[in-house]
Amino acid sequence: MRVCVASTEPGGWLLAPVDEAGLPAAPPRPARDLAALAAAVREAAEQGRSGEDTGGAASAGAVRWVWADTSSVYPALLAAGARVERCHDAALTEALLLGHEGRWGQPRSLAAAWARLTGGEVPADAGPLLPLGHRQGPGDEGDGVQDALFGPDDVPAGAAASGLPTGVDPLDALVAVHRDQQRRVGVARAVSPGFGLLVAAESAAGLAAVEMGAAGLPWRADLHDAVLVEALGPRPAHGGRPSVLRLLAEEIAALLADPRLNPDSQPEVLRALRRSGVIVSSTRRHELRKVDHPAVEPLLRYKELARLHAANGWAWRDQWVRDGRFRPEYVPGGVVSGRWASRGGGALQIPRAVRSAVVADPGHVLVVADAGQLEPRVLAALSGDAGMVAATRAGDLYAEIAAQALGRPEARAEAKLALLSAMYGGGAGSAAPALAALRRRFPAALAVLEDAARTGEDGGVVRSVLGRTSPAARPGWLDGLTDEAAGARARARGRFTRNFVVQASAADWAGVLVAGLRTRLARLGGGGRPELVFFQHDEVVLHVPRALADAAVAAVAGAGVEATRLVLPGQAVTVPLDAVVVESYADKP
DNA sequence: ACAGACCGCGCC
DNA sequence: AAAGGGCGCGGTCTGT
Repeated sequence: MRVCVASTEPGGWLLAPVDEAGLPAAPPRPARDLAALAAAVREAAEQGRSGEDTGGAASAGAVRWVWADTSSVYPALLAAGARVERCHDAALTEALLLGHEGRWGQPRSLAAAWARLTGGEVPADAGPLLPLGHRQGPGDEGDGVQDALFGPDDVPAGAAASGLPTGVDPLDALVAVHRDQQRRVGVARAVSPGFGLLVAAESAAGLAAVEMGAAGLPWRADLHDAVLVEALGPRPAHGGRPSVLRLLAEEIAALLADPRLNPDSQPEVLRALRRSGVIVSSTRRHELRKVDHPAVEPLLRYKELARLHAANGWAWRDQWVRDGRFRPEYVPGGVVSGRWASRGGGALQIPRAVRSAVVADPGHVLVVADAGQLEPRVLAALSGDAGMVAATRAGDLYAEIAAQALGRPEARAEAKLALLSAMYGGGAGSAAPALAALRRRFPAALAVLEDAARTGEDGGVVRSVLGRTSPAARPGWLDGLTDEAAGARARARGRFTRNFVVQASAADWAGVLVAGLRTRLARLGGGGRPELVFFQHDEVVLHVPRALADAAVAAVAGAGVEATRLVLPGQAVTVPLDAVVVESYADKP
């Protein structure tokens, strides 16, 4: 059963049961306030569970809550103690549908969908919230006003700012848009049979993202400090350069004969290097490594440590870690390929160097699992390339491919580079011979990529396995360009679509994994339930009461098998998803 | 003074 | 012949 949930003007809510097609199934009933809505959600969850116990189909009794936008409704609901099992997020669904219909980029909010449905003026999507990093001024002087105005407490909690024209009943709009979306999902499924699964998984991702943001990633300030002090020296009192960076900067300046040199300034460093007879076109690490000059080694060390300091140093922690938890904001569907994005704190780029600070609370463990070599395995499934599908049974796919295509198991690195080049659109130069060998041994797999690239170069769209669709080229996208520029633009687009089919299908798999995982974790019972605390493209981290560690590992494994079965065609592909139980994120092998 | 581009690097 | 996917973020530089 589905229940549409919309806020009403004085501040309450209306709950309207509808059937799978979105047609009204019972009269709407009111929920006076958030607490009443939370109570309704909890009650429905209990009924759903007892329905399972009495032998009905699993989750047949569970409610799917239909609402405008999970990210605005769910945080308050979760804070009120109501964990939602399933939902239909009209905004996320609208984005998927628009993409599939070739209308990428149109506003995706409920209000926009309503306007399109009724012929009204389509409002632009609300701009993104201020990036979290700009809402709080941690160490900055005198930011109390800033906090009062823009602090998270003051972000409207769903009821406000629907964007609908005045006089339009939000419930009417939601019911109508949902019904229309169900119809359009049906249309999309004729082309992409997995589209219904995609919509369900995307909505589940919206729930998971809010739950992860609320839970936070355990972060031990003392252990983080130990890493920073070891690398940088003691924390500088007034936010200047730590001692290790200061000394390195002086050493570099002396070696390049420029006492005023700022190693953070790329142009200055480039000029100083050239004056010293070092010919480089950039200061990228890869280029500097090729150069023989005494300043290179300290410069590379400076760059590495300066980045640690700037990106994940003390200032970062002051801003992002509260009460032992790192709480970024996750944005499902924030990347065109369906990967999640994040806002604030660089959540999806936590460097290995500081992962030792991620440690389970007392009495808890972390369960960490990542899908090994997901993208090439997905490619095998997409293409049905018999040889590559068979090769996925190997634990190390790259070594297996080196053996099969190159005849040299030891040429793993070469095979990996060639396969990544094929998926990314590179492959000139050193990878070319291995790429040709891959094409001979795995022709169907390479053909999928090359077809996708050609489609992109011609301005067409491509789809993931479940039907997530790449943006269409703008009409006239090559107009006014020289032949050379047009060719470059077209090839760039080809590289994008070439990669899209793999990256987006991998994101399909990962989305279904997360959806299945959170359902399984919810069944692991009571107050000390395992929590999903981190998700990064093909990797999950759970924070788990020690007694439930084995059960959590089993849940991960089960969710992985299910994702492979549901998402990857042919069901013959193996995706290893090895979960390990650790105290610290850094302990993952 | 401020916004936006660019660079370079972290993650997948 | 050469051609390298997706992000977020901090620091510097440039244009206004």
